[in-house]
Amino acid sequence: MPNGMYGRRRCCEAADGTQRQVGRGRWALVEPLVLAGLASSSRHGYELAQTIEEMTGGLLGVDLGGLYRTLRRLEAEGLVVSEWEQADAGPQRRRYSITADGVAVLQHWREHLAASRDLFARAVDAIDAAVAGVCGADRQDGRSS
Amino acid sequence: MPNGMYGRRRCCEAADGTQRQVGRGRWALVEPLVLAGLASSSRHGYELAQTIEEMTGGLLGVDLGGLYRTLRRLEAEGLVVSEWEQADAGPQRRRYSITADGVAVLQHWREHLAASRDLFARAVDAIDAAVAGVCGADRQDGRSS
DNA sequence: TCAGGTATATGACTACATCACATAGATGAA
DNA sequence: TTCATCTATGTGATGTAGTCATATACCTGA
Repeated sequence: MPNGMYGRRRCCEAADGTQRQVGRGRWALVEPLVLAGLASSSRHGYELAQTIEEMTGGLLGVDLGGLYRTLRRLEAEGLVVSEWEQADAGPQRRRYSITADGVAVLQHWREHLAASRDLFARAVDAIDAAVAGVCGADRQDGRSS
Repeated sequence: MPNGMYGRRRCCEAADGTQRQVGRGRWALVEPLVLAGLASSSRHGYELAQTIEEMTGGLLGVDLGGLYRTLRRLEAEGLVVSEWEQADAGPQRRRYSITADGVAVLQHWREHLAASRDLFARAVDAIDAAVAGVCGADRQDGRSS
């Protein structure tokens, strides 16, 4: 289990070892999607942004500035490696590849994201139940009973 | 549509009016769950924390400090109202109720959370597909092809 | 008396993302 | 030839949400 293995707390890891609280980096989608995009093939950043959009069915647009920052952080942590492409034409491009450590972290992220998906599903259901109760009640003054 | 109606950007509202980027408050679970908890009944903060845990099937533990801050912010925005309970015994308790504006925002949150749930589901599927490709490949050196 | 549960609250901090902006090469149109 | 646009990488300032530590105070029971 990669908890604590890569220099900082990641996704589900809380200070007391529990995994019940969220936030503080536990919602991150860009990091796991970067790793997933690089798991299928090495890519440069700009291409990776398009890959992520495709992976999410166009639901998620990635900020390029944040993406490049994430890539350099992941490289500092050893989860990806990069090299400048030698090209005779076009702007300089840095090509990123995932490492074995990156794959391990990605698989850990996968479990966390599935848990997040379930958590959001439960939240939606809870709201549906609560709003159904409100709509069934008799209220005109903008306050619940 | 409550976009921009309540003094600040909320969930899916981006600067350019698009809804494709996430983060910056767009993952929030505590705010909608607070509103959902108050939609079914007026409660005080401590009780609300337990309600939220129950609503999420124990998956989400709420930080009380953050919860009280959220409640006072929502009150400043007019989405909830509160009053001190007059009790002859026990610690002082502030009882919160949701307003009509709060219900409107909650219903907006519901759609956003459903979209987030779908987005996380897509991310999980994308990771599964990417990792399957990696595991099928022939690698020993810790780098993908 | 003292631990532990109930109840509210503030301060310092972190993670993640947004937005604006800078740089630079390539391409194609007016 | 200038100008817009796309490709490509990057920095700086800012904001939101949540974490963690800590403080106060009341109450119950051992």
